[in-house]
Amino acid sequence: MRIGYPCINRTVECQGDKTFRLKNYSEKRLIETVKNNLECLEKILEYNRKNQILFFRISSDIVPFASHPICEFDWQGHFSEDFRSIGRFVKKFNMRISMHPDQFIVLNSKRSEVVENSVRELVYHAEIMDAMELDIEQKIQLHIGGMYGDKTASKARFVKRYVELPEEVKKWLVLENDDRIYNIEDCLDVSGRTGVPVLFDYFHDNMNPSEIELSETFKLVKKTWKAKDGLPMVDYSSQRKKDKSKSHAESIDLRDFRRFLDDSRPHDMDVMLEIKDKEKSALKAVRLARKDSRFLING
DNA sequence: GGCAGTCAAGTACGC
DNA sequence: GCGTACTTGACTGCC
Repeated sequence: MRIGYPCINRTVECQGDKTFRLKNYSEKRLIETVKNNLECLEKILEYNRKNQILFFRISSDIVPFASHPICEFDWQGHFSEDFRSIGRFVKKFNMRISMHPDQFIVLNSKRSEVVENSVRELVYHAEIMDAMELDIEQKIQLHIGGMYGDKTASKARFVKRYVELPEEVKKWLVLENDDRIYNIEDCLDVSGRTGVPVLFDYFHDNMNPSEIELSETFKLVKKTWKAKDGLPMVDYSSQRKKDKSKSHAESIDLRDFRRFLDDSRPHDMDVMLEIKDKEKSALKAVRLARKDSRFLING
């Protein structure tokens, strides 16, 4: 079991992913931004290694506009050594990487230009993984997409589009249950028809539950991951507070996390903490998970 | 210096 | 059909 957090670290003295708008696009700016992002990523991974945080989600903005027509720059060539070096670091310390393209990626959209953009964006994500020369235990997670008033047809459309994807993209993909439309049962269904591994989101499953019992869910999900895919990845976040007061200090609820550890036993998995204070919660979770026999120590 | 509006990309939903 | 909510933070521009 590895513990991880997504994209941002506020402890490390480095600010990646600065806002970069299309209006301000220039090759010079792109190079500066990517250089900065990669330096930050290195620092974050170093911080993580020191703190036994062996799982990390890389921001999709690491190369801004990479899938946009405006970008004609050969970033893969220009930064090849930097990406390779990060990949070596990840391998050396037995770390794991994921990526999560955002809401604009809708493979089952009814609009062809949305599908085309989505595929381009997925290709870009695969290129990042390739640039780091990592194996397919690293994963790119996506949702099934929209419902369009007909879940069955929309799921079928996803299956069709997924099957048509190039193998170089497909091999990285995993499917995640969402909080409103497609629950874990839907994902397992699509997985059965495509072979795509299923990433279980514990919090989404609370909001958008299936008929399947939790212990059974862990079992079924695990079966969708083949040896080459590595351990199942799971997204975890604590129940959001119901009160309306805008308390920003959202941190991990260790009692709830302990329950999660208990609920998921004996299955081994890598856990991504989707929690506002990122690395701070990850540190707390690591402290707790260390006592669990599943927890992986690096080196 | 502070604050509100805005940012590449989508879908759901109410009117 | 159109506008807004969803959701995040930080930049941008206006005062």
